[in-house]
Amino acid sequence: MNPDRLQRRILDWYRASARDLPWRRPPGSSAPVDPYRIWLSEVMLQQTTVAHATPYFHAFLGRWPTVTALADAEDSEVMAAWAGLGYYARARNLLACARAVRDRFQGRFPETEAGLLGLPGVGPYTAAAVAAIAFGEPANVVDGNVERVISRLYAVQAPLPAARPQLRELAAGLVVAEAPADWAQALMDLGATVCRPRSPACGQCPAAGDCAAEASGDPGAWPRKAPRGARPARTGVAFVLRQAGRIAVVQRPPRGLLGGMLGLPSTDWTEAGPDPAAITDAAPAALAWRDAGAVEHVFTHFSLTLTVLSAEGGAPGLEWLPETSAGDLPSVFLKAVRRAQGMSGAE
DNA sequence: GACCCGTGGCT
DNA sequence: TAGCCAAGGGT
Repeated sequence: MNPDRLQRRILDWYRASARDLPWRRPPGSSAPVDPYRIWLSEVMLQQTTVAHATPYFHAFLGRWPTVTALADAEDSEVMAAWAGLGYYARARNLLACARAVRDRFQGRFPETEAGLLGLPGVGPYTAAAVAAIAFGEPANVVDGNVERVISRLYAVQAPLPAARPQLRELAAGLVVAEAPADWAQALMDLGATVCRPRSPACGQCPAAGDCAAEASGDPGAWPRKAPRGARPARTGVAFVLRQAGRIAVVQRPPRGLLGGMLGLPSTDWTEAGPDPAAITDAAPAALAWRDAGAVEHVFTHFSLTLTVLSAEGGAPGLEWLPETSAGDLPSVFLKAVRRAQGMSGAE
């Protein structure tokens, strides 16, 4: 069962050129790996860059060194620690998963792809990645990098996302059962550093000469993609109420946009924008609100212009967050707080 | 399959 | 600058 020439070249390239990442053991190493670290890093890296996730990985590992420690944490602590990383459903599922491992599996992760797939927040990609990297199972690990690499190798003409089953099938035919962890990470590193979305570096690629997209002369034209729709613009008004070095905050509903996070009191965010009555209704108190300007923020499926109104004073029925803990808020609200602080001259 | 769900960097 | 992009999952 020797890997054929293409696989050999890619594995050799990986062993010479692997990225050195905090959750990774060196290629070819047989040192034991901690499944908790692999899982934690994989969840953080979902749709998130290595540069952005890395400080959070260190912070979480330092504060909660084991999956059981994480399972025992308070929800609010974990959500606050995740603030700024985005896709907050991941944080809720991270906790649910840690508790499932603690309560259903005696604190040990299931060691098979199928078992992992039953955990909250663990989908096809993450289950395969943890199975391959932490447990050496020859799983078919397909992320966006792998889709791009495979689509180019075979010059797959069908556009994403419809091409996904075909790409998975082609990827499955290449899995190196003797080195599942290295193979999975080799394809992802190749996609991240050589077979890049734009201006792929075919001159450095171990698959050069075996790649149909390279042969076409325009490898950057893969993967084909269905056109995406326009991003609508929404507007809203948020309130920064300050008193004694603290900011009035509200607990957001457990699901939906920024679900489970702390937020600022705010109107709804709509394309039409709030009318004056809606602004009055959303204000935490009838105070002399000052217009601090607006902040812009882009979400996945809409862009937001958020007008910031600020005031000093108290109001009933609110939680209060020290201004020094404003980093516990999602970025859109942190921007609003910063703007209000800038207007007041306190910062 | 379609839609929802963050953020920041890069071109 | 406006769009694209990143180790996806849930519903």
